[in-house]
Amino acid sequence: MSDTVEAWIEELLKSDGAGAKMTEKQARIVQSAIEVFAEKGYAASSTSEIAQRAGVAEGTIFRHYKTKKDLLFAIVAPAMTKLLAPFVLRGFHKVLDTEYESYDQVLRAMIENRIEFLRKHRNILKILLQEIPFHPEMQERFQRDVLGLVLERLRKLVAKFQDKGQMAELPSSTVVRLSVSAIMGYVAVRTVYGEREDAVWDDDFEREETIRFVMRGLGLA
Amino acid sequence: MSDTVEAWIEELLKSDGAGAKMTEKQARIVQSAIEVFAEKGYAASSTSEIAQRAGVAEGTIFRHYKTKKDLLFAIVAPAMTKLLAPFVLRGFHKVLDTEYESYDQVLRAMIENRIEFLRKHRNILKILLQEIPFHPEMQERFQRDVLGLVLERLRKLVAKFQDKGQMAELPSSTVVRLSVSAIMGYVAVRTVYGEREDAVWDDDFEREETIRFVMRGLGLA
Amino acid sequence: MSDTVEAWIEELLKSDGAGAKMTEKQARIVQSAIEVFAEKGYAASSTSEIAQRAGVAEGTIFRHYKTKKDLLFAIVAPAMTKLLAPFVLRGFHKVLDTEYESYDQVLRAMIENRIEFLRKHRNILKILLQEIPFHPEMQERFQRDVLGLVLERLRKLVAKFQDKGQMAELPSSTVVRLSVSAIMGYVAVRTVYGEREDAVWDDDFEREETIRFVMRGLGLA
Amino acid sequence: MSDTVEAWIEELLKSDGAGAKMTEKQARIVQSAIEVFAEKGYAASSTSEIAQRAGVAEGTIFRHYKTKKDLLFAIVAPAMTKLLAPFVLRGFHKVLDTEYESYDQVLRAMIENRIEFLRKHRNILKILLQEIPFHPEMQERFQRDVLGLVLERLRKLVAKFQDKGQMAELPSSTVVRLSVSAIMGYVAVRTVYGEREDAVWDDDFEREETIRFVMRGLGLA
DNA sequence: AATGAATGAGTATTCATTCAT
DNA sequence: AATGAATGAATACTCATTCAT
Repeated sequence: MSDTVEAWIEELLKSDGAGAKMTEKQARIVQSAIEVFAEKGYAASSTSEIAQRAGVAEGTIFRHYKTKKDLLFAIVAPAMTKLLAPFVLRGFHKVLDTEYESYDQVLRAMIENRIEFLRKHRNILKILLQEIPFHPEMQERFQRDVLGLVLERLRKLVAKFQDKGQMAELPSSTVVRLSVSAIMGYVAVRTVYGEREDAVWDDDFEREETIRFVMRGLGLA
Repeated sequence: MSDTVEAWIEELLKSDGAGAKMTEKQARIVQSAIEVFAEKGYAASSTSEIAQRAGVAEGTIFRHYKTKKDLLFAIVAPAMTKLLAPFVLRGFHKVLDTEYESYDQVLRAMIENRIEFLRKHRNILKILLQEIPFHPEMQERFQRDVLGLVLERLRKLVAKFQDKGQMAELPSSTVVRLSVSAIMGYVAVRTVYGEREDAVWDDDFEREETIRFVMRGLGLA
Repeated sequence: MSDTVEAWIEELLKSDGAGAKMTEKQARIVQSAIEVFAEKGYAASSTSEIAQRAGVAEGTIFRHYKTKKDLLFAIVAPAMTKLLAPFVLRGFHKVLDTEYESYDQVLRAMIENRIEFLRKHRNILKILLQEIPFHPEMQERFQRDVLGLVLERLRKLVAKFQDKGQMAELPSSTVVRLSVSAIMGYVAVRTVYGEREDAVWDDDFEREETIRFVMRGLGLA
Repeated sequence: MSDTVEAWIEELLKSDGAGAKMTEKQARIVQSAIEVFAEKGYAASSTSEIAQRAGVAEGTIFRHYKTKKDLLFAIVAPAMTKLLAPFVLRGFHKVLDTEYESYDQVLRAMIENRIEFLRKHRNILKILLQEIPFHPEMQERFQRDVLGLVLERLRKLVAKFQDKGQMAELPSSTVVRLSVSAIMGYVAVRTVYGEREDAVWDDDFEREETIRFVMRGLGLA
């Protein structure tokens, strides 16, 4: 499963928005831009530094991206696609619908998926989170494509479990919110504390307790 | 209680870092800066726009704040103090220790407190969240003063409830994390959906379900 | 002699251009200005730093001196007066005319006088030298009052010695130039090397050799 | 000889510090900077005026020189090299060692050399003299490279003449100081008076008398 | 496609000077 | 006389963008 998804995404990466293949320089520009944007924030990043890190001339950036903003969007737009990919891909989709027998399996899968995603795309995610508030186009697209789609799908998934007789009393959107909050809280703290050497953070324990907490909270255990 | 706290905070607001009274122009500068920083982000804000909105000459800003960064910190530093104020103030403190008979009261109080805070200081909070990743000094101070203190106090509070025989099986820090995640998730969604006209968001219902979810999740109901 | 001269000069210092007594703050302003101008040069000095060093408010400077340039002139103008003072003061004047029996005594007196002057007024002199090229008024005044008067007086003094039958073949102005060059060269090198610890500079020797060099050069020894 | 030297120097001028060829705009920037710095002094010169006079955009200056100070140094550093060039160049060097039969020839050559130099590089020299006191790096470099090298060479030259039995009684450094003082005095006065229409300045006469004065002063005539 | 010199509008910041207190 | 907040023009410098090569 993951292989399929990732392969699909890799392909995404290899082409620019117009579908054309990226040259090697273009790829280096995008890589540098991701680094610099993540480090300093979009507004505080200079195209000249990006060019320098990419080892290309200043002008070259503007041959590929008409403006600095275009470069940002060229990074962020595919990121959004990738964010929701696991939830809309046909293959994965089917899995979602059928494979999980109990809700805690869903939660566990979501956690693993998000952690993996964070690990792989930390910088891009950072950029996305930082810039969304300042670009209405991005906001709109994020809310429509990502939030809307993903939540709707999760809602349906939850509804399916509810049909089976569990969590009957709560609206499915509320269930989604509560589940996602718990997972995000776990992932967030893990991201901060999980990296420390002196960590008193027992990851497996915290993860399982989080899942149990949600299950109990939803009246499933 | 709230009156006392707010009064104390208002005082904070009325003086600059050095303890001196703010002139009227200085206050206008700070107000404009908060607006502009929140709207465009710190890096994308220009001192000239801040000055214009405040109705002062650009030079006036720099009479009060040596650099643009100083202006940012003059806004953000007291915000941090205020953030943790309810948790460290003597008055409130005593309350925390004694008044709550059951954990759901604590959760309800936290929710109300955070919502109120968010309503009052939305812009400053936005600035704080946006800028923390780019200013190590801010990061450090936030982690040490705000996170550290607040979480420690909450942990103690939780431990007290645990001593009374409830939630015995979980580490108090985990309990805090799970509780805070749920509350933050509720507040966040509420902030986004609560403002819409067409909202299918029944605030009282969602709040109570959130509290019940946490209580159940912790084995308290 | 020196006492008389210095007393007269001290008086100069105590009054501003208009003849009024200086207040203590004004005196501190002038002192600070001399320091700062000498350290950084006039153009690179800021009135705010001068005010700070003087311990007065920024506005206070402009109560006494309408512009920064006025402050400069208030420092430099009396300096020029003082520069030529020894040559025009009645008391000293008489001495010049009568007392010296041979030219080497004149040279020796000049050297001592210039060294003393340099020691006392190094900063003001530095300012004067630095700023003369950029202020035509200063240039004119310097050329007319200082150079003109001093050289003329020296020329007459030399002429008197020539009348006694020495240095007959050279124009007196040439004699003055050659003498002054040698003395200035000596004083300049002494200023640079004389301060070093490791100096291989035998001051008495160099001074006497300089005088002897001039005397021989003029055919007087 | 002079041809060779000058050719070498011209080459120096045509390349920037890094050895790269100057573009035409860069050359115009340097020219304008020399003019403006000489006219108003470094600190009082604005990059905008320099750009305007050079007919380039202000930004263009900073493409070539990272800071205004860099521009200053790019002007002054080669000037120092050129200042000492005649004394260290192999060709000239040999000449120095062998060609002059009597000391007055040396003096005459020095005078001509310095006058020529002054004529050609008056502005740069003015800048150099004005700015040396405020830039320790420049001071150091000047003292080490220029003063040190030149004086040492002159000292050796003088010593050679002394070996031949003349000026035996004086340290060679003292001889150099006295000679240079006289020449500089001559050149300085000449620079001031030599340009006037009404000049009572007989250049040939003054030059020869100066040389004769030095020769007599050193016991050589 | 790629370069990099050139641009000019824009940036944060400084400064001499003013003026109400 | 003295203050110091306020000013606005000027400053050095940056930046996204253009364009001739």
